Amino acid sequence: MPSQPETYMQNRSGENEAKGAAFAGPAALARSLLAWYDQHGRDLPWRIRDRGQSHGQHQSQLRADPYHVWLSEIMLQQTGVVVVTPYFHKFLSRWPTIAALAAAPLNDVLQAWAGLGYYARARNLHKCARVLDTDFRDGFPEDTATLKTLPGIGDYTAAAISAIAFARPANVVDGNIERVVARLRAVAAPLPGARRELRKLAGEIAPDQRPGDYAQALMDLGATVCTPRNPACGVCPWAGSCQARINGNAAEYPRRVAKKAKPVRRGVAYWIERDSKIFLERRPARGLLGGMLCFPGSEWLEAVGESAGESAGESAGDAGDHLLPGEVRHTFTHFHLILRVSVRRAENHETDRPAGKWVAISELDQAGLPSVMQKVARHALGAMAAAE
DNA sequence: TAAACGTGGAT
DNA sequence: TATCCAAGTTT
Repeated sequence: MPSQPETYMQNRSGENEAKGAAFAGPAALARSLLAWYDQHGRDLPWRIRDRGQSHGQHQSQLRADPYHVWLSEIMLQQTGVVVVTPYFHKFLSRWPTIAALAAAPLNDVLQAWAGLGYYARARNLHKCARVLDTDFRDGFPEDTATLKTLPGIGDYTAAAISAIAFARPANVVDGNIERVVARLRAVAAPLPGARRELRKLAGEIAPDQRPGDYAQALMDLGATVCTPRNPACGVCPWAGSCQARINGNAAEYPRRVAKKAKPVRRGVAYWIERDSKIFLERRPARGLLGGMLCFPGSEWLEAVGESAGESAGESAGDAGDHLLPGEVRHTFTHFHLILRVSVRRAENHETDRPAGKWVAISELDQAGLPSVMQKVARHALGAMAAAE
């Protein structure tokens, strides 16, 4: 049986001291979180959990496959578990090993990634697979310093891989952990400026034992209990030590600086059809939707004044073009986009460019179009069907 | 340091 | 409908 948890009197706040609240120290916090994880942690496809014991604490953690950990961590960057799961299975099924992924053409990887967003992740994933396959034949790198030299792997991902796949102690800090720690310590400074402080506070608690389990436990806690809105403090293993909870305002953390409003950009997408095929074009290798297959179109220009559509070419199309009714709305990270769709005659467009490709309408769904272009396709087909 | 970089689900 | 937000990294 575990001994009495260590405690110390919180003395930063006179109010808490007056109430006599007992706060768990770092070791006790880690221990209670791991116990919670053994009972309530989620079963996820890229995760290995030790369910062999129902009583007591596990002394060591199982190690998940480094390829699976790496792939899942890249996919999970700024992306939810529900969205990632089918992509994770699809990738592993198609490319069961790092060598297989490294051998794949980049365009195949981008096609499989379509819909997941942040396409630089897919480009870096592929680049990283080739580096791993050529420069790390002896094994997946285990230390954070080496991991951070790899494409697409930054502070968080390096720490997560090192801890989860290799059981190495690391200070894993993601958005969930920032939120949990901000509440636990009632950090008043707003994000993103408070990152450094939150990272330091998180590091004071992270244990050397079962570092990967601990990191995943804290992320699970943030995702299922210490949620952004309406946190379930009543079932939180850290509630007794949580400063914000005791202050009664856990949901107010973490504070954030106000975000800038998104501007609106407008543009036209060209629907170029011939023999039941559509002309698509691959975007430049870097930047927005870099390397992705898209409908050709005008530039996307920020709306200025009331007739902004004209500046986007809505009234400057070639002879024979005709604008379909309605519009496609899509929001990117830093701007809103409003797209009109123009049906353009193939002979009015340069359709033999190297980056161009004709795709059967019936295969548009599997062509690997990013979501915004899937919206364009759906809108175009719907508008033309309605005009019949 | 700040801006760029996707998308879908929740409220 | 509008806004927030998610297992961040790169430049």
